[in-house]
Amino acid sequence: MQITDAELDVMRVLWASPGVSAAEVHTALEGQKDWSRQTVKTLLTRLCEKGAVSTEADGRKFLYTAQISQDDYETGAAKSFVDKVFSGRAAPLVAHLADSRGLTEDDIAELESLIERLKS
Amino acid sequence: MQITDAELDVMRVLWASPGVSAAEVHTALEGQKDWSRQTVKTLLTRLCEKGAVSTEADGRKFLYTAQISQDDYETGAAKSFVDKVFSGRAAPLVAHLADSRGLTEDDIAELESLIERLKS
DNA sequence: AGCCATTGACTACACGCGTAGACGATAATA
DNA sequence: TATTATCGTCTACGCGTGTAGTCAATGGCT
Repeated sequence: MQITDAELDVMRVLWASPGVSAAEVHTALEGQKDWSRQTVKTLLTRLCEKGAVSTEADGRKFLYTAQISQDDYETGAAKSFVDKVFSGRAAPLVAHLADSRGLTEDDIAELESLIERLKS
Repeated sequence: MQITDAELDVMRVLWASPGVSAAEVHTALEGQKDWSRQTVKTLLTRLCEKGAVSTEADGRKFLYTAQISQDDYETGAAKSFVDKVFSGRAAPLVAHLADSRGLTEDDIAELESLIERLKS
């Protein structure tokens, strides 16, 4: 049950505001994704089939809510990415990020305190 | 020009030993991937079309060599992954890795010295 | 009561990916 | 020289994904 790239954009809307209608998801993505209503609807339907989203009837429409938390999704995605590309080793990944996209001062500070926390 | 999961397994062989034949790639993957010769060949062909691999004739067969270095691939993959899932912020990613899959002592030590290096 | 707007359901379609068969050429071998 | 093994090329096929059209029902407005 993979959440694809397009579906992820929809999930982000649902994480930000649970219990929205398809139309609301569509407008929330306006200006960012040039998708038709139907495209959004299809993505929502597929997410429901995958169990990542649940629906609740509200009159003649449905309200959609994420069933997978953003945190769980991110954890899973991070894990499978590191497994796939870095054979499970996290350090090389951070090294690459550092080299390539220049972590900001803030990032580095954040990582530093994270490391402090991890050492205990 | 995305390198897909299956293609990545092939790339790994090419990174480990540049200039190998399709048959050698196939045998290198035996026991790990239960792929037919043709499957390996197809993946190699697609990687060539994508420009990720180059060929060099050797008698009647071809030797395949990665054109994209493992380092470049990893850098790109890390960057697009972080952009896609974490909006470009690296720190949350590391936090997730820390929480979910328990970084080893070694990982943490490695990250620590990495952070030290980054602070300069 | 009839028409328009909203919303869901069904259907579609091209392309990428994972997987591989069939065929043909060439080299090695008997 | 005739057979077999090796290797490349062409072709295929089902499924997932990105993207969307069409139709039908229902509700609001005139």
